[in-house]
Amino acid sequence: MNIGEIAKRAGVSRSTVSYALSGKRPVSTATARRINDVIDELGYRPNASARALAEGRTRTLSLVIPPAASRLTDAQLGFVASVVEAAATHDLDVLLSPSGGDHDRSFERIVTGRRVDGVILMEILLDDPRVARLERAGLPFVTIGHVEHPGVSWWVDVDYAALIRRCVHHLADLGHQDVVLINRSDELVAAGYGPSLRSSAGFVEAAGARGLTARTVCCADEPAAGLVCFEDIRRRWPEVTAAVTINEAALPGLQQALHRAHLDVPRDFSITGVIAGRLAEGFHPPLTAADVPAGEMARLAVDLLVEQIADPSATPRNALLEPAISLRSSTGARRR
Amino acid sequence: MNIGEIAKRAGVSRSTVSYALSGKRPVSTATARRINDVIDELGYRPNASARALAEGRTRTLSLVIPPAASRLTDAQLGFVASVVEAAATHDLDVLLSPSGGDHDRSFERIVTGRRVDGVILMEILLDDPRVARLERAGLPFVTIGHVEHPGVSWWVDVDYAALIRRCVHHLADLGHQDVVLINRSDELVAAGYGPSLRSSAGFVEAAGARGLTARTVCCADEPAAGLVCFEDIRRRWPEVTAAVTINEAALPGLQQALHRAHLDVPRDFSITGVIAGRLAEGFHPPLTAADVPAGEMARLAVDLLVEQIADPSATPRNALLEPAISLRSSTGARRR
DNA sequence: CCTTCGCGTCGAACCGGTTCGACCTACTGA
DNA sequence: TCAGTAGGTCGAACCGGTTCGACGCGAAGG
Repeated sequence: MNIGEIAKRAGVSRSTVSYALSGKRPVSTATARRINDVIDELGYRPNASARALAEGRTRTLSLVIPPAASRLTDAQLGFVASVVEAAATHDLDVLLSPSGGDHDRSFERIVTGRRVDGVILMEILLDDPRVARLERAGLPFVTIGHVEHPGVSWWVDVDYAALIRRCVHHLADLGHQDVVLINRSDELVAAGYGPSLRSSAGFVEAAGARGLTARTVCCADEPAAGLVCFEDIRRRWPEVTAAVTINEAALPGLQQALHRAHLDVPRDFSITGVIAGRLAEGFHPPLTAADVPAGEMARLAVDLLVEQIADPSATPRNALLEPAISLRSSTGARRR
Repeated sequence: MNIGEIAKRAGVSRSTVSYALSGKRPVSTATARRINDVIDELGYRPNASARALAEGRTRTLSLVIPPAASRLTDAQLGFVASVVEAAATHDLDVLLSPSGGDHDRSFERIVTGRRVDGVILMEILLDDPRVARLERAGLPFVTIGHVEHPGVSWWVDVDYAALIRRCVHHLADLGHQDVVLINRSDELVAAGYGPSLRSSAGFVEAAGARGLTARTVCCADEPAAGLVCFEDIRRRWPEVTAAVTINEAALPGLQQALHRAHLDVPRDFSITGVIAGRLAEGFHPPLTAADVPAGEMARLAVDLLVEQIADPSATPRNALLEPAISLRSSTGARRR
């Protein structure tokens, strides 16, 4: 069931079968039909490894997921699924690779072993060693989140600063004076995780512009931490009446803390932020928030990568998404 | 930077380099050192496609995720990450493939194109066409969930029937008389989704044994459906005081419905079931439930697959997991 | 001293595709 | 009539590894 077998049965040479399949040279209709009949009969399909070797490309791309993969957030999960789907429309397969920790062997195997045509890097850090590695290897890649100044690399990102600014303005319009930003984990922030830093910047900036008192806390990416974190906020700054969050994983704990403190949302306390739509709708009450457009980001990332693979010398392109804030029911006027 | 280049610089033949790398034939220590020096200097790594072609195996396995991948449940998500991690310990890469709907092209590409050495199938149906396809192709595979009688295929599963039985007994011990099972979606049940069917069977059986009145409902896999579903239950069977659920996605809606009905858990209503640990802990209050051991299942599945790849004619093995029920705080004595 | 054996190495074949150059056969236009 | 061109096909080389058979060589054994 290799191409030679097909050739023999169709009474032609191997190259003719190849051309019939790829259409790169004309083949007479009679021959083409004979070949196709044999192929259908035997259920033949070219061996992917052999084709990859000969063509010099694997028709595969790698999606590098964050180190702590065992607790991907909901938005990240949605993103993974969407990437697979988007890749499928280009007839590309997706290799899922862990990275960080002791998984660097996998990453190295992918990169040096020419296992894929391109890479999508999730959860990029401001100064990421993997980026340097890929550049050195000359392997096309697109990052989710951006590292440097626009225009020098390929990336897709959500404009966290702008979105958080909008959240703050929204809260200010409702009369809130004391607001808090619930950021991602300390470690992530310390490591230079872009969305965290940019959220923080946007938060402070907008609060300043509207004359609000702005507090910021970091919170580990897990439910239990959300609980502790919120109780901490209440204790330290009881005057705070609204929170902006980009920490999806902590939401359940936040919910629990609100309940425990007998706070009604949005009557006693308002919540908003940047949250996967599915999660925002699952909250009680549904969150007014900017939905992370995982599907669109995935599609864009794959498209950019495909473009870059086709022409590695092309000028880098990128996309900064600014999804609308969905008004649901977790924000309300400040009570005095 | 191919093996010939290394051979030239080390002053040996290509085969010697290959043997030095694989250790399949002895190489003098002096030669080995020269070769290794060159390799380190150039950062050489064998081309994965070429190796796959020559060896006849790709060192890659495929994880086939469910059709509606965009809304994988939490347990499934954890499973994906764990499979990648487990595969990494065997130096295997993981190809993520969608299946079902219009993604059958991807699946077919994987199978016929000899793109992988083995396949892990998630969310298996009682009579699954993909299973037949893989058997016909002679490609090793392990299913998550089982199809046939033990002993004729390779699989890993959670013993839903036993776990649900335990849940029912637990509720019966607490004095509950009228209980309901919140199952997965109609479509899934209709399609013959094993866990749903076995849960249902175990539920009815245990309820019968303890003389409880048992109701069963299906609920779409999304928060909104959970809300509707629970209100429906309250309307139709107001006497029900406890629920057993295997529907993770509907949990947020369930939570919302409980809140809206001013029901306190566990004082007014008890909840238990089979739920990913992370989700159970995120619920308010934390759910007493059997935690789906995604990590362990993933590790077992990969191990079984590796075993089967090594010896395709081995007697099929399988594993039926029965994780303990974690006592948290969502179940309590029935109030009268 | 001659055979035997194992070590270390090489060359060649092979895995299953793609692609290039060459060739033959009309058909076209000058 | 003949050069030029396009369609259709073939054989051979190539992609970058692995693996098999053979061979030279020094040590061990009879």
